Amino acid sequence: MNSATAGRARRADARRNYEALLTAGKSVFAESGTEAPLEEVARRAGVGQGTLYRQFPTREHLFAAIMSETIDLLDRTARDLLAAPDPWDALVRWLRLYDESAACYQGMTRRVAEGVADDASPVAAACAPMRASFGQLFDRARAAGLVRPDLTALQLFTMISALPKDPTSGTTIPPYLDVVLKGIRP
Amino acid sequence: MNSATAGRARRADARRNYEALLTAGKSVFAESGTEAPLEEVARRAGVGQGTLYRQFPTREHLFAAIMSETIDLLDRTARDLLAAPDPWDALVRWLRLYDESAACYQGMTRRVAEGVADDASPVAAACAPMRASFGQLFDRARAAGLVRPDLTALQLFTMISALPKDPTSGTTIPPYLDVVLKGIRP
DNA sequence: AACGATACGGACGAGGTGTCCGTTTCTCGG
DNA sequence: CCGAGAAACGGACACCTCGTCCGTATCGTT
Repeated sequence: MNSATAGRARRADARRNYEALLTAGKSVFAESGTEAPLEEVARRAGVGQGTLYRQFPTREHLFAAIMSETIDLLDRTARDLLAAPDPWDALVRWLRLYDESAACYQGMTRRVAEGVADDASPVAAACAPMRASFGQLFDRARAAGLVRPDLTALQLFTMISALPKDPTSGTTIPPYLDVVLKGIRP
Repeated sequence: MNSATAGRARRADARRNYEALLTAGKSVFAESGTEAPLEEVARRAGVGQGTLYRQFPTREHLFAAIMSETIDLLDRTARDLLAAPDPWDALVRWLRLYDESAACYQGMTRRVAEGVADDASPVAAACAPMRASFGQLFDRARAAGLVRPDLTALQLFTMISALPKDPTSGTTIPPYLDVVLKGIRP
């Protein structure tokens, strides 16, 4: 809803380069983490630096674009889980899925947590739907008295995002997640 | 136990500059966080870049030196608390003290957690005594059946270190700490 | 075909890290 | 006190990465 909103359609080469950069960004971020030099992204996409920065003014923009598919899946899953019978189980399932989704890009959850906390970040915009549906999932569990009442959805999300990851698997080390899940009960 | 181990005593100006850099480092890190440009540390200490990097080859070395007083205090406190009657209460007290100790340098706990995880880091060496005494404090509580048995002292330490901080106070947002403390019970 | 708009790409400036080496300063024996 | 020689200084420098700028090339349309 952003690229095509104003003006005409973009030129064909621009669209092609956008896709190439997205693909290159995914492979670079997957290999070297989300802090990898952006120059390598441009190189691998076969375009110049200028083109990279025109399509994605900052690293955050590129990151948000790369994550958008994952975010969409998490959003849809959260909405599906709202229909699940057990609110607690649904919440836990979603959190585990979120954790696993982050495995392929080292540093992803930290970046998501920071992005979500800053309204001006493109990541915050990309995450808005997911944040809303996770909020519902969380509120349902809390309203059922399954989660301590002084905790907010955003706080839980931030906390889970900040948990240290196992460098080999990319996911959170099991006891960490268990500790938080036990700790948020009232 | 390192500087004076081999060779003669260091020259007077070198010792003076070491102290000046330490003081400057504290003020810079306190003002601008532990990611602040090191050039500013040298400038504020009134020495050249070369001198800074000779005394502290990397940012980690400077950071470890700056933290050493705090680490010592935490180490001593942990050993004192071993004498406290309630193992759980002693553990909680120490963790809260650790959290508060980190308030003055933004980004400190994260850096400590990363340093402790890497044996080659000077931070790991600086933290070794504290880590050992905290380990005893933790093990005492766990042996008393007050902490889940599948958790290690290092894991808890890492987890607490990773919790997001309130930007204004510098300490962990209360519910986060409470969640973890509740979550680590068996 | 040709023109205007759009997009390209790489040179460039800024800001930071860490190194290198000619010069200065300290220390100590005479 | 003085004068070697070791120790330390400091800032220029090489390198990296980000993000910008602008002359040039390409696209799409008439």
